Amino acid sequence: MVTLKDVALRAGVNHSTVSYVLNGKAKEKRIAPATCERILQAAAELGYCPNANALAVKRGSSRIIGVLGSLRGEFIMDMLRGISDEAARRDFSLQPRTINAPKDIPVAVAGCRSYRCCGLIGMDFMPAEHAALKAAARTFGAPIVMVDTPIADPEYVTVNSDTFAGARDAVRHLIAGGHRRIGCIGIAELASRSAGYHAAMAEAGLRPQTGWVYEMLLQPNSGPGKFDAVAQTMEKMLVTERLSAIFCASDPLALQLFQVAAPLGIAIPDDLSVIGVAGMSYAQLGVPPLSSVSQPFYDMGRQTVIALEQKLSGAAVAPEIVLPTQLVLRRSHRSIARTA
Amino acid sequence: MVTLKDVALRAGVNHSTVSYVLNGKAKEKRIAPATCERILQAAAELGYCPNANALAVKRGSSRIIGVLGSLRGEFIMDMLRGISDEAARRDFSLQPRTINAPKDIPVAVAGCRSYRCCGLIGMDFMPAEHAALKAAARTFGAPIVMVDTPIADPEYVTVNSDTFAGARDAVRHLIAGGHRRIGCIGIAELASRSAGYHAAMAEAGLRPQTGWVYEMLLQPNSGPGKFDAVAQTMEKMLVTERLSAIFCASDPLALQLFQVAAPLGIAIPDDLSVIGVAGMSYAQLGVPPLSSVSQPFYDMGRQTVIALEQKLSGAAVAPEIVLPTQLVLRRSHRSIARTA
DNA sequence: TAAATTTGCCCAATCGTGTGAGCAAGAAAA
DNA sequence: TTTTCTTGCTCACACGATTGGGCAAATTTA
Repeated sequence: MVTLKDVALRAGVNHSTVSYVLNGKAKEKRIAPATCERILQAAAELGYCPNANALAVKRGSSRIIGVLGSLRGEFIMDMLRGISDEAARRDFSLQPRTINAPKDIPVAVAGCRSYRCCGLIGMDFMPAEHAALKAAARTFGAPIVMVDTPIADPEYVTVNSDTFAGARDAVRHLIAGGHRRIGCIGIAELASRSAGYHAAMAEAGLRPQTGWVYEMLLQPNSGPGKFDAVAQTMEKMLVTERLSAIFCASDPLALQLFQVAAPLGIAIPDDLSVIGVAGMSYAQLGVPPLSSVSQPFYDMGRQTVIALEQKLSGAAVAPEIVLPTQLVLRRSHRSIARTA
Repeated sequence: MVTLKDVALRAGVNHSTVSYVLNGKAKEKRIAPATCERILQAAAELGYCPNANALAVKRGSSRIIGVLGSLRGEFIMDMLRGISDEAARRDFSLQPRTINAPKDIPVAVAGCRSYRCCGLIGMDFMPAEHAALKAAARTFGAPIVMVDTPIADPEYVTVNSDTFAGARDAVRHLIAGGHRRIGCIGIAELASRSAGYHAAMAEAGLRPQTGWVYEMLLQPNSGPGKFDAVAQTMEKMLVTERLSAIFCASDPLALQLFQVAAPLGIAIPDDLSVIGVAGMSYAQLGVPPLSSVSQPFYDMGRQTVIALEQKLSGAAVAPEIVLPTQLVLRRSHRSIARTA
């Protein structure tokens, strides 16, 4: 690899002179224009590329952002891309590390520490993981930004989408469409979505009855048992409760509902309106295409990096950044005649 | 950050002694056991963590792998996770960089170069991008491994899944189930999948007729126009050609076929058998759950890192690593009575 | 002509780490 | 008692970069 010294040798100057010129301090250090020219040319000819590692050593800190997360699912990929794009724009590099279990967190943080990462991003951290990250990062000192996490914490900035408003608007839309018997399949860990449902129902003077609302647990990893339990609950909602619409706290949940409804002869959207949450690309591949509360994952990723850089520069950063969701109306819901 | 010198100070020795002890050269350098003990304890108390950047400078090369790709889609995430997990196991760090357009490649490679990445991984590179990567990497010198790419090149190792065999087996399965009028919706850039279809048909003595096979183009970014063109072709296949089964070169394509079939009153799998390719998690969320040729994306990612490390260690590496696919039989296809 | 100032560049220390060479003290051999 | 060997550690340089201080030559001022 070609170094400063190589360039200096070819230009016939000291390597420090090269450094000054290449860092735009030629004026300040009064390097002769002719010398500058010579140095620039030598650098170009040799294809000089500064050693970022050496820089990090010299500066005492790098421009590497550690990114910790489960690295599972399409929406995480979208967030990661947002993070990556914005990081590239701001001359940061990324260092992703998979978190498969809470025990991975200290290891991952140690890795980031060894590279002297200037900051940490936690993607989709669940409650149990929050504490572990905080503990691991405490001795580290780099600022943390959490993206798409249900937990706010004064110790770090969080970037989220407004799923409460998104869910509320979705249910409002159903109510405006004449629906009254509206159910909710929520996810216990993502309480704001169910809260949005409840808010919309309450403001319309509707009282969700027992059996209309089910809160599933995300944590126990998706075994077939869980899948069946959810399916059974869905079936009960459809058959016993005869709901005309169901709000689902996630797109996969909504598509699972499609699967449950089909054999029961319940047509979507004619017999049942369904709205999900996520904005996954495959939601539009459902039969019918799924109406959904779309979350701006890509932008959330970008905002995460922006917030991190602000924090690094010492600027004041809002502790909680909330991006709006968008209700994407496709064809899994419809208006119904109002019944008395 | 605590350095070697800090540890040395606390243990009352020179920093070089600390370095020897911490690198397991205590025996070789004959450091007294008591001193070792003291150093180890000091390091632990101070929470010493070696500076990977300084190491990279010293060694002249890092243990960072540059990962270039579009960073789009669930299967990329799976690959990336495989890469990440295997990298962690082998003490590599990753440095992902988004490639949104061919022009991003030189920039991304330059970034990897500045960090003195020890190797490069290209995910899902299309033909046009191959040349650009090769050109950008030429002056760099780090080995390249390409994963999930349709192009073989003697200049680098490729890791793929055997989509040819996967496609062939899927179509064989349809044929064994009594199907004769089997169509294929292929992707021009992923020719091996269609080739598998043709192979299975040929060995069964079946001749795909005009109108049974359609090759769509991936490149022109998914505008509504393309979507419609594909949908129209699908409709023609169903209505005019009256195919009993269709092999789709990707899962999204298969799910789109579901959408086209529904309004035509064509039931899946009763009237039409469908098998896709990918093994996306959402394939199982279709109505009915989609049968599919599942690709081992996670393992492909892992193998990529393994191959890269072998190449780095100077070992001989097979230029083309091909992993088996798996035919996941769900409920979008069925056997039919053989008609004369 | 001598002193002061400016120009244009180099020297050397520094960051954190690794490592070959060397040095002082004690032990063993002569 | 002197020589050799071993033990146990330190010294000093290197990696690639940045940067404050300084130095010689050229130029301006007195």
